[in-house]
Formats: sequence, C-alpha cells, structure tokens
Amino acid sequence: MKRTPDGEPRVVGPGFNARVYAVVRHVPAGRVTTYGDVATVLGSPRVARHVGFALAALVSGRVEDPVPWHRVINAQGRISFKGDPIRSNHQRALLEGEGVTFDDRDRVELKRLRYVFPDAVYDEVTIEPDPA
DNA sequence: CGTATGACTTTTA
DNA sequence: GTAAAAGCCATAC
Repeated sequence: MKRTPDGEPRVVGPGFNARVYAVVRHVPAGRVTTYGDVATVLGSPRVARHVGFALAALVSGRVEDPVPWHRVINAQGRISFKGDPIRSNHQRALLEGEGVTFDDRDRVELKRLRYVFPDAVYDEVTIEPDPA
C-alpha cells in the first residue's frame, strides 16, 4: 500500500469500500457517525468524500452484508444527499425508526448520538505497509 | 497530463 | 447561531 505525502497509508483502493462497510457495520442502531469519523478510522480524515462515494456504490450495486449506511451522516448532523431527496427521506425514516430524533431543521444531535468506534475497529481496518 | 466532479470538512462572513 | 466559499483526495474524462 502506498502512502500519502503526509506519511499516512493510502486508504483508498481495492478493498476500500469493504473497509468502509466494515466500519459502518459497527455502528449500533440508534447511533450515528460522520463521514469524517469513518475516514479517520480508515486512516485518513481527508477521504470523507470517498467514504460517501463507497456508500453510493453500495446503494447502486447491492451488497451481501447489510450495511447501515443510513447511520452515516455529515459533520453538520445533516443528511447530505444531493440530487436525490427520495433517498434522504428514506434515510431519515430509517433513523427515526431506530429512535434517532431530528430537530426542526432536520438535524441530529451529533454530540449525543455520535458513535465512538472502539480500538478493535481501528485494528480491523488498519492498513499495513507494503511487505516489499 | 490537466480539468471537472463528488453521500465531505473546515474556515470565514 | 446559520450561510456561503475554499480546501482536499481520488476518480473519470
């Protein structure tokens, strides 16, 4: 695995989306996480956009394991969906079904509902340097 | 190889 | 506090 100039492993690549799913699956019902947090767990906080991209691929092409993609929201506590309000509405409905509440501006109390990933999750998705 | 795009984040007004 | 603009990383063209 190559590395970024910052010295962090390049998390994006083959298996990237699989790791994203692995992390998201750790989020219990009734809790939420942000793209940035998932990206941080994966090793690079700057790939938040790619996390979203991986989830988009998840919706387009189905996946065997159930991934609670609806528990992933942006840092503002909002649902980011652009150009597809249907999906955002669906996501909100799913979250409400799990007990997540939205305020008047469709925002979630991140401070209260954000899920903190245990170290074990970090270990599972940690990328090891090239054996070379 | 340079430009444009994207389920984002952070900073500035 | 909210709203808008810039920034970042990787992929697609």
